[in-house]
Amino acid sequence: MTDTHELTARQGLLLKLIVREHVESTVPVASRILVEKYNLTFSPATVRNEMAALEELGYLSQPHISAGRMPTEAGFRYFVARLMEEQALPLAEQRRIAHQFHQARDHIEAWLPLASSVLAQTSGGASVVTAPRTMQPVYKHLELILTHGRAVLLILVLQGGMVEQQMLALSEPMTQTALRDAADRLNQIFAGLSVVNIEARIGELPSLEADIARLIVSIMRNAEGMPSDEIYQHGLSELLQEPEFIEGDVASTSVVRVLEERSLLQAVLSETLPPAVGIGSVRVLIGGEGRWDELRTCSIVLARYGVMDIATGALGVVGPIRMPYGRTISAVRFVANILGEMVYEMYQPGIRETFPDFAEQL
Amino acid sequence: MTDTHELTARQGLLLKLIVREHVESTVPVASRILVEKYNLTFSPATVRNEMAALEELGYLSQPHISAGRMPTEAGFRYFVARLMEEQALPLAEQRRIAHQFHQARDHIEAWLPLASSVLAQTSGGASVVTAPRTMQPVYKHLELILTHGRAVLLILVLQGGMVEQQMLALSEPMTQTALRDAADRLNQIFAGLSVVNIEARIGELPSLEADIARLIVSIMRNAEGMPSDEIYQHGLSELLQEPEFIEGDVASTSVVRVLEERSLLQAVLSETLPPAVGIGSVRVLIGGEGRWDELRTCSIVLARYGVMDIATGALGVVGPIRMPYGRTISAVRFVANILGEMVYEMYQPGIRETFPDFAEQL
DNA sequence: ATTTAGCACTCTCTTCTTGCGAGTGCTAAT
DNA sequence: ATTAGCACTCGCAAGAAGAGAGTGCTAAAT
Repeated sequence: MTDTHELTARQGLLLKLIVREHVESTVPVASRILVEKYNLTFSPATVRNEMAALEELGYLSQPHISAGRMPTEAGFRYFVARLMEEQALPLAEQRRIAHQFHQARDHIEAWLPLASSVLAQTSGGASVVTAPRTMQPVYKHLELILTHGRAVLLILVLQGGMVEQQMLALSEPMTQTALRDAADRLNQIFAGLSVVNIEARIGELPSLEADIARLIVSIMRNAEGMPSDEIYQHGLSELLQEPEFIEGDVASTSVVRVLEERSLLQAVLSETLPPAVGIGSVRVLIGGEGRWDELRTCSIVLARYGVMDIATGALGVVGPIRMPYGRTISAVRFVANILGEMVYEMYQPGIRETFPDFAEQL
Repeated sequence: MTDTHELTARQGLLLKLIVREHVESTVPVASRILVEKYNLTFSPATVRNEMAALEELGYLSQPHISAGRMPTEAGFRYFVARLMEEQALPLAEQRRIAHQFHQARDHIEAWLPLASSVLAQTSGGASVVTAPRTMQPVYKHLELILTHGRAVLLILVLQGGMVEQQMLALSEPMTQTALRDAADRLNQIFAGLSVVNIEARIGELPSLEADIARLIVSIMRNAEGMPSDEIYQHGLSELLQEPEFIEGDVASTSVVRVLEERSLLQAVLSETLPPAVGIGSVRVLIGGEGRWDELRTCSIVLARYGVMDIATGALGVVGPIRMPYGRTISAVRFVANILGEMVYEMYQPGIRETFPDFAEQL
């Protein structure tokens, strides 16, 4: 990438102002406007000279020779890395959001949609929220439901309340009662165990139970790896109103596709925000960073939320490259924190359940 | 609405051809083109006369005086009601789709996304699929997981494999062991019961169990009413490529909003396709029908799938008003049937479980 | 050595004009 | 009832012209 040349103080100031102005106006910004609007102590001609320098460095560009300048992607990156100051959400808004989440406390199923809609509203872009996934799934309860002939519905409840479902086919017919007994036996043995421990004890089991146990292991393995395919979104219609997307052109289409194509989204998420990344740290992806062609026309602000090493999800905002990064980053961080707290309270028990004695002491 | 005036055979033929031609070309169709392309036995002048008559009746319109004619919404409605013939999917495609579903048999979680993507692909529009909901939920199994202090995660498994989750707060702290005992007692009593039966027996229970039972009743009540808020979509980006939506105008925005705003979508679904509607019957909504302003620029083809009175969901395609209705309706019906079969196999047990003896006989 | 005023120059955007071609409506003949 | 013929309408594309915005450069000022 562009070596981050050090800018002079004045160049930094100008880049900052140009970004601010461009974000607000959506059009290239002229030297005169800048001087007038911000009461600069130097003249438009000076500004133009500096602009030429900044263009030379690759931070600005002009759409055509007689137009003002606008930041390049490199310019935005420099801005985000060095010049930007975060703009905390107004206190009133913070309170409003906290209140909404508080009200949804008992409705788990409402958490993620709420986070998504809050993010979209406060950021003005399109939001994405993935369900939290645990890193070390722990067996909690198994339910086997006979559905049809030899078809069985397997429901596996993991610690922390995650639920996985799968159909399976028996090699020979069984009654519901026999199935329930098998499930009960497995529950007896496996409750509270992690994948490795379950795997270790498969040998002890009779063939039917062993088969089911193997399936359970594969489900749990799967749960620990993949990012959740449970993804919530909001605000796409607002995003498409942004001037860079109104041209029903390739630009808007590719953004829609990014949000629609789960696999693409998951690739972006898991690559730029691997589960290992610290909770609360916010990543900014500007214009696809040369990695993602479909993102060339937009930027993404991402964060991981949840409880490190226990259960985390990703959440973020997709907007135009010309985006109020300060505000958006704050919003993403804020929502990530508040959602993280709720998940934390819910997963807390990881300890208490494994050591019930400890819980009794409370 | 327009009284469905009876058209002469020739007027019907012309309207049909005009629809077909317009759907294909996206532009107003001229009298001469029609005659040449379909080797009509009468002249363009005659066609023009008939066109004038059809326009008088409200079935055709011209964007401006010297342009060809295109169907009005009323024209499309007449076409769908009287003139259209359904175009079954090519056998090869049917087989391909059936194969895909067959492969996904054991992965319930993949059914709806698959249905959605298949629909979008075969129809070229944007698809919507809602998860099936049962009309008469039956209690199957309860799981109570202590999470934090007095916070408890309640997981309720209903017959057929539906899973509902909710958080609740205890009035005083309990151990996980005590919670499990309570859940076991409730499971003992309630397994296999419907809402009314559960309600009838709340009186017999000690206070803690009674509280939980009341919560369960409200959850089950809720499950039987609402359409599912689990909604899958696909193909929006393709839809936005259609010529009527490329103008980033109000048109495209309103479509995106329809698909994004769950409440709106659910309103449309539950009003035009109430759970009582027969399985397999396909409904066509053209241009919002004056009821839905956001749908003014598009049409929707909807069907209900599943097992009548047991568990049903809705599924459909959103496309431009200028849509190949014959093909789309076939596609929707086909996918509804195939998905319905899968749900049927899964819910079949309703009988077998309630009368285990019956299952033993198999 | 910077900074700045002044000015010529470039390029887009809007508006207007013009001409073309597609398609119709009408009339009169079949 | 149908149709050929023709005048007429109207959108659309291409071209022309003018305005306006903004720069780059040069030469003067600090």
